Amino acid sequence: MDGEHAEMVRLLWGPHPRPARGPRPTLDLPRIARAGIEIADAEGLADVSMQRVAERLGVTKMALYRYVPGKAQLVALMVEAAIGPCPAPAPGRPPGGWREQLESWARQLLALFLQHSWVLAATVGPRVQGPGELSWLERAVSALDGTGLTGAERMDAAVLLVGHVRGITQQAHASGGPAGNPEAQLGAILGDLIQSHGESYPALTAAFASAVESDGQDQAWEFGLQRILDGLAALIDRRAASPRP
Amino acid sequence: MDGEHAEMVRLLWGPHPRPARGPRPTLDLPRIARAGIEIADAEGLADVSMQRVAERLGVTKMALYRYVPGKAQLVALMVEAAIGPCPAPAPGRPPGGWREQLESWARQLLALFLQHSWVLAATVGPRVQGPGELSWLERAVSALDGTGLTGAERMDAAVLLVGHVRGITQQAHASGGPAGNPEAQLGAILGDLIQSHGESYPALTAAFASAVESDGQDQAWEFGLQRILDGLAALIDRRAASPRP
DNA sequence: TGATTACTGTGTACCTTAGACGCAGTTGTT
DNA sequence: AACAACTGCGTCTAAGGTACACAGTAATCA
Repeated sequence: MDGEHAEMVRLLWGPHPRPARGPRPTLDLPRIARAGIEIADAEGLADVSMQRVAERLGVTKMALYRYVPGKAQLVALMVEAAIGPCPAPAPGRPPGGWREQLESWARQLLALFLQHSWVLAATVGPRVQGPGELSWLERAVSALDGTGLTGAERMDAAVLLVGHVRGITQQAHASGGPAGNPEAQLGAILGDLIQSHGESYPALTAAFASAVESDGQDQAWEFGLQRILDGLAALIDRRAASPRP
Repeated sequence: MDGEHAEMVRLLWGPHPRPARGPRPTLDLPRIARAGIEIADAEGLADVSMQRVAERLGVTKMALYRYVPGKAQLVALMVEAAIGPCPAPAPGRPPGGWREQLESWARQLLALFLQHSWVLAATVGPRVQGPGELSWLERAVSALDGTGLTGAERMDAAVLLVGHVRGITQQAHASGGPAGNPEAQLGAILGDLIQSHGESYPALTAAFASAVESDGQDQAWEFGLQRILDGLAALIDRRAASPRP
């Protein structure tokens, strides 16, 4: 029927039966994914090619096709392996309220995206999600259990947070992360453009001037995160005050 | 110094001096951008190649390089042309408070992203923004003038909203938009996966069951939008109650 | 044991795409 | 008329994804 997606599902969700006969496979899916991730982490997603991954594994590129039907599937495997399952909360510690749980969850997710910034580009557009990725969603939704939100609303809240994580990752990646790194020029270019066309962008000019004093990325992250959580809290409180039928 | 980005800036921000001598150019940047946009709208970003764009314009692909230094720059032009300048508010009507302004702004931006869903994929990673794109940011930031937020905070709020627009676009695009369209299978696949691994995803199972009754995309969009605006309102009110030095 | 069968990695194609380079023609300037 | 600056174009290279047929290997079965 679809074919395209079916391959993805089988690859990401298994099962992966060991071949009964024939030579032992030299590789396996986790090793392939790891090789791709190492290249992407070090040199970016654009430098991940069948060739480069195969080289790093000591085989020819065609050998990879014995394990992975195509490049799209390889990238999907990389994403799933890089994200991995959502870490369980420390069993000794009390879990805390929904707000602490979601906040910690979002921070962990952001750390992941910052560590593997190529994941952002690899997860645009329609695609099949893997079990690890879904486990992250599961934890976020379950953190909102008992808040009076509907199932759809809990899901929407999780999606909202993921959107913020992605937005900050994008921005951090664009302005060159911490400081003084090779991509920091983009921030400078933007500043120059705004300044040299200042009459068209008065609000931005003022905002930029004010922004140089604050911490940039960190501030944007915290600001958005707290605004989202505040907004959720407002709704949850309202619901608690006047429950619906 | 950078070269890469300088080309982008010159292309997006001008000036574009008419050549004094030689044959009349057959093409111009807006026409090229439009051709690319038409292909991307109809067949997706992946089908935009120098070849295809040139064909549609009735020239060979090498002719394009007389106008655009490379494919990256062509895509940047497409993005800038597709987004365009932020429409000015109707001059007769009163502008309304910050909340109405931002809400309307976000809706217009979402409509744009939904109309040209490839823009999402074309704007991941570090890149130079064009004047039109910045005008959108300008309007959002200026809508928050006089709210007591700092410049950095106004910018962060705009980024937060953009993140939500992008998140919803991504989701809408993935679950196949309205319904019954070719990509709607992905939603079905996800549902199947959650159901067949239900014991691992109890919260998602419940949330999905509840979600089928609501409107899906629309609901997620409205939910996130209102939560963000609520969160902003909470902060603005707090600031108004106890202004900082 | 030997034949069969299902697998392995590999070399050799082919196609598409981005881009470099040089040529011939066109047009305003000198 | 000669020149300089430009145009669009044909040719070429390199890289990437992928189809396919081949030779070798290991478990199964006659």
